[in-house]
Amino acid sequence: MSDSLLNTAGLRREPRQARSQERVNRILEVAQEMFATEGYAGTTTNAIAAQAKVPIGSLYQFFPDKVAILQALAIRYTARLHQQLTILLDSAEIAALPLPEYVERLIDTTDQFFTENPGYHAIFMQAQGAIPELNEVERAADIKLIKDLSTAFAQRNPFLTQEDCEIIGFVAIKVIGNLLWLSIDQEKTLRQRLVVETKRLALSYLQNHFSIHESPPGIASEDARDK
Amino acid sequence: MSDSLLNTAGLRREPRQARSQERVNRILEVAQEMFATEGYAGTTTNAIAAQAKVPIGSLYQFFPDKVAILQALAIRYTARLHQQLTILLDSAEIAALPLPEYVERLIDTTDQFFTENPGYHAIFMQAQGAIPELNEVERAADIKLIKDLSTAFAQRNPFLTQEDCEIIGFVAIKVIGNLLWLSIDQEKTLRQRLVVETKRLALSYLQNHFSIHESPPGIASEDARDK
DNA sequence: ATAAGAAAATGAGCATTGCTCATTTTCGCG
DNA sequence: CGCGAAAATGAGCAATGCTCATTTTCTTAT
Repeated sequence: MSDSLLNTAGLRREPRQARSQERVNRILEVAQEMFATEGYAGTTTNAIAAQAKVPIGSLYQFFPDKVAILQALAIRYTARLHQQLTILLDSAEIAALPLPEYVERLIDTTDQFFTENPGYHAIFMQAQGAIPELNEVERAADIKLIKDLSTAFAQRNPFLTQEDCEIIGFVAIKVIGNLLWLSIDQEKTLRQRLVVETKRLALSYLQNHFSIHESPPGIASEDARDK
Repeated sequence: MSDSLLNTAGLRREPRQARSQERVNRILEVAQEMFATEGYAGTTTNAIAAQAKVPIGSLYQFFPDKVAILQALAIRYTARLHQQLTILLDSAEIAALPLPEYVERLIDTTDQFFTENPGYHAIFMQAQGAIPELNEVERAADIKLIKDLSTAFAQRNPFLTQEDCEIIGFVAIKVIGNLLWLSIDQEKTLRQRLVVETKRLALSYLQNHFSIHESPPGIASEDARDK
């Protein structure tokens, strides 16, 4: 109906790809909103499609299944966090900072990201563990971060092997992430205290590795238990 | 049909409550097995009922819904772990141990539990975060543990307030749990190394709190960032 | 312009799942 | 043995993720 009108109007030919992109974005925005408020399981794909004004069939042309939507959101967030942290990790100026300030910066940046992106928490919280695809996204992000961190560590203590640096990086990333993650739910006072404790924890652990040169691979008393 | 035959057989009168308990146990065993192999979402309640040789209707007399089955399993495991750790925490003999050995014992016990109960990992991994009921179970277990740990801490450093002890306990529990948890998936060598690092991390954090008396509540440089 | 064929869009409906509830079976007791 | 209450049962309902036959839109040739 009203073909000629549209055609003569001149503004019919919409860029195909751009329109598709627009629809995908709408789906992601709506999904983010609904996942956060109703939960992943509580959100139906039909509802997402309806809210985004996209037919359900079209939704399934862009996304192979429901988890792919969540996965896409997770990737988007993860990339943003990585970007923030890379600014820190790649800066020579910051790499030269004393360890306490370095840790301070690292943790503040992560904390700030969590604060500014509450959706990240809401969404990742949901299907963590339950959905292999999400774990994979998290794992991939961690691997990149650990690589960056471990090279920074290698510069601070040349006695450490690359493997050492990677394990220290793994532990640091995981522990900081976990603790800041848990702090999000808490009331403001406790939350700030947890951030402080996270810094203390990370700093004492890293000092343990960096101040002692020729560091031994094992912990002190190996035979204290059953000998 | 064949009423008289059953009645005259005489062995019909089965102890009611015991039989119910037996059925509930069968359901839990089957569910544990299926959740671990097929995943929570991949396991249907009808399949659990069929496998446990219990009509679906009866299953729903014992459990209000599907998550209640998972919840019951989680509570069972959590109670076992708490029991193991309480043995340590309540022992005066062990409380008198030097900090390094104390940490060693604590972490080895937790690690051992994870190793001996792979189902715990498989099941908790699944719906973590996704299912509020499970988080509640975990939270309740943590609160009990933190209470026990923090009283032990208070004895080691009388300068710390109760609130300090609880926060230190929270951090310790969460961080140890998280790291050992992550180590489970790893191959043996890396896994052992992660356990070692967990001990190093926990020890340096706790030493930081226990060796410095009159401990300051905040970390060193509060104004190092934007001043 | 227009027709023809390719590509994209659409949404009614299918298969599956968690769960219910009308019916059946079992139990306690006079 | 009979009767009323309580427990057990499983066919089937409602809801959800996803499909695919049909329709619409776009490209190209004439």
